[in-house]
Amino acid sequence: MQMSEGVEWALHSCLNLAWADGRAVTAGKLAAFYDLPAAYLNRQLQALARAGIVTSTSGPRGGFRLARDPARITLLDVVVAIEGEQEAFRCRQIMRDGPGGRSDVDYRRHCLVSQAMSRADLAWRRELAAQTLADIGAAVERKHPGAPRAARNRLDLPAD
Amino acid sequence: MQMSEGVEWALHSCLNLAWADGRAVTAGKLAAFYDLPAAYLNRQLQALARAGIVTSTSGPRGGFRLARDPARITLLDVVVAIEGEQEAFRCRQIMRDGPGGRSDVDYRRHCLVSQAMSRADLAWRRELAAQTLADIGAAVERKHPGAPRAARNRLDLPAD
DNA sequence: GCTCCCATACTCGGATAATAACTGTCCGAGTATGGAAGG
DNA sequence: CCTTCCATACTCGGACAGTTATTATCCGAGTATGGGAGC
Repeated sequence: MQMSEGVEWALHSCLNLAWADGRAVTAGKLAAFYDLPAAYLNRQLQALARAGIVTSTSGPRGGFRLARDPARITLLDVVVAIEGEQEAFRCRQIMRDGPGGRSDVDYRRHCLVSQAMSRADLAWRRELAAQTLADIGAAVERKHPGAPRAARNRLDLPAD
Repeated sequence: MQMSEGVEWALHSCLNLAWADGRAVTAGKLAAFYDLPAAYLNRQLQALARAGIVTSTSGPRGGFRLARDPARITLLDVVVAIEGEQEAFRCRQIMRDGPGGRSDVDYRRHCLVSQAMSRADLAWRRELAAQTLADIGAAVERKHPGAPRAARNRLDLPAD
């Protein structure tokens, strides 16, 4: 049970986009930032676009930019965009084939094992939803005040 | 990011073992309970044995039994036994290749993105560790008082 | 009748294929650019 | 000099292989059983 490493790429790329201040950045530039395979990062950014987290523009001067304020993008939004909505635990409703199992009962909701696992999943999601990109960005700036400028610099954007 | 469906099998099988009251149950019987592939369930039970959650005995009258009281086996124990210790988020430390990245820094601990993801993971684990097999079993019995007897019956164990 | 022994059937355990998911790559559709031609 | 048009280069987007993890299966090592032979 490991999530795609695209999640790490997406989170860091979103932070960099936040520091780009609304200017479009190409997948190639974002990939060069951490020396990642550009075509594959592009794939992850497409997922973010489908989820409405970033907007994409084709052609010269095109690229990706955040679709809304970083304060309104949670870590959960990004994780779900890459990994999908479904929760980690898979309830295949094996109780249907057990003693007294009924095919007209949805054991994803009634099985107590499934309920317990869902509670844990919910705690996880709650924690992810409580943190926004703006929160992380601000924390990074507190620790490394030069980070935003360094990022803009590496993205070939005017320093300010 | 989906966990193996072996987790569902392992959890339900552990509950059934709890109701078996210390008597050994074969992988075949446990598999027949929910009409699962026996050889593959056996594989998952081996993982539980390696983790010290169940003990195994070979030969006739052999099988698996819980290694300790169900009140001292948490859902986290079972999940970790099947899925492994590592947390879901993979920090490949891409910041090492970013601006100002240092190869002598462990970004799994210092990167703020990684820290945020770890916090969520911790909340998830805390929730799983708070529930024991005995808790789930008791909740099931409250809802379906006949469940333990039905289980023993299907496992070809003396009703009591 | 009792004890010992051995063949047997049964169980787990790890090694081996089949399948699906993830990772990585490529090329085409569409677009803003920038220069050249014409007025 | 200004406007219009077009060729160009650049970007995302989805379609296509390579690799790893998951799922499923099989057969061998070891063990308690149960019957039979011997005392």
